[in-house]
Amino acid sequence: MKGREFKDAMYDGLAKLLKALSNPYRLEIIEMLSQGEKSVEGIVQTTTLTFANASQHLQVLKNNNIVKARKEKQYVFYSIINDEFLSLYQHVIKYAVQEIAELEKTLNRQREDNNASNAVSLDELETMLQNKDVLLMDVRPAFEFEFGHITGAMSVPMNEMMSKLKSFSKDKEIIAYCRGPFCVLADEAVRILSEQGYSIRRLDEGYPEWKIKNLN
Amino acid sequence: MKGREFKDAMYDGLAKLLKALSNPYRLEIIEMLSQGEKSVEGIVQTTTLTFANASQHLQVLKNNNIVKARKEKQYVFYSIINDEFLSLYQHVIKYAVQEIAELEKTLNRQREDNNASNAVSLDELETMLQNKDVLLMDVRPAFEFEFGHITGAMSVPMNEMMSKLKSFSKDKEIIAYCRGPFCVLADEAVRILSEQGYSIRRLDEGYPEWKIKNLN
DNA sequence: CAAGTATTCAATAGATATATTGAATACTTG
DNA sequence: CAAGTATTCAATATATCTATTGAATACTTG
Repeated sequence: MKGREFKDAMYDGLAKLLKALSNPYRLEIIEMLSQGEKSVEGIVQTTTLTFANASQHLQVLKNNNIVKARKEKQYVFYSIINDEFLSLYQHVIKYAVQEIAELEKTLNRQREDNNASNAVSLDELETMLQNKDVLLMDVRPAFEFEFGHITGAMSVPMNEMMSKLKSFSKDKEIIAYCRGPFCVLADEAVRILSEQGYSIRRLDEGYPEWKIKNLN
Repeated sequence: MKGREFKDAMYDGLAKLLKALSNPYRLEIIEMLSQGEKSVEGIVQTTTLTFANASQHLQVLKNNNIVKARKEKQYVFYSIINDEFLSLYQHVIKYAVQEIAELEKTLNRQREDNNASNAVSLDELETMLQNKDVLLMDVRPAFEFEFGHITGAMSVPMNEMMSKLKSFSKDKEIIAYCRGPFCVLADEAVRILSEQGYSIRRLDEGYPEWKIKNLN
């Protein structure tokens, strides 16, 4: 293989991977699958996609070594192919949020609207958990919590929030987290609970970031 | 802004960034600019692109916060926007080469064809430079060397290789490097010099990887 | 094996990306 | 200011991507 052919082959392959990532719905699917495996139906429920369309996007991701599929009964369960990809994806998110002014602004406005500007980083959370008596609250749906969650967290899905609300002490500081920096569940939790007089902040990141950080 | 709107805005923005990266020629441009700033003409010379086409690709990169432009006299000099992006780009390359079977295979075959399979990593290079008397050879064009190079390297551009060849000792181990893992100059250097009986290996990475690694 | 369900396939129309061409702009230098 | 040069713009044809639709497949369960 000549030098030019080799370079073309490498850059074509690389561009193919990045093309598979360059669609907003596929990115949303990746966020969902970062929480644990999900069937096509599971994806359809949490996005605005139709069944056939979700299936096609999932196949693009599968054909480009981003997700893998496992069949069980009638269901096909998709999941992120490996932790290396998850780590790369998080690097992309982090770069975009920190270096692209437009996205940084949108994120900040969203947090301000929900009184969630004073987000806690994963590093801060770690020292807080060691030194203080904080309530770490996982506000994702229960089955995502079951697939995996931050050590020491309590599962309080958003739909159960109001009924469980009374059982929380207003003296204890609460940290809410969900799927990642783009997940709005934690923002909503902050808005609702701070309106009720609780001391609550959100985690800047989410469960997948914690998982990658604690792999060693 | 509603939760759905916020997510759409974030994922659209993210997809836009990734779309800008999802083209093989733009990736090659990024590799070239990783060596230091270059005019449009500089890009045209080292790729197969026409002037107008290169200019358009550069503008896509500029509009997506990947490169920045500086005007001097009639020339417009483009460069990578910041080290954070360079670091992200290198993460993508590393993932692709290690986790995508097709790319890994293509890279390995290229190295085998040039007797360059026994590449040295940046970590290995560091200990080698401390313990042995090795000749570190930068085989990129001279002006790229001048923009920046690995500490202790000697500039031996490929077009001067044959004339300078006589001055190298066959007893000393040689490590050749160029622009990065995809750069073929180092492979060619290995093939040529090993045929001449020299003890030579290539660096797995290139100058930009060394630069990011040594930022602190 | 019939009915039901989850998923995928195939075809298509509309949207977006890309390379090419020739012209326009902006700047420098004499 | 005229001529030359580097770069960008504008228009366009082709290729690729995407969502939608309706049907096909594969599997389970009664």
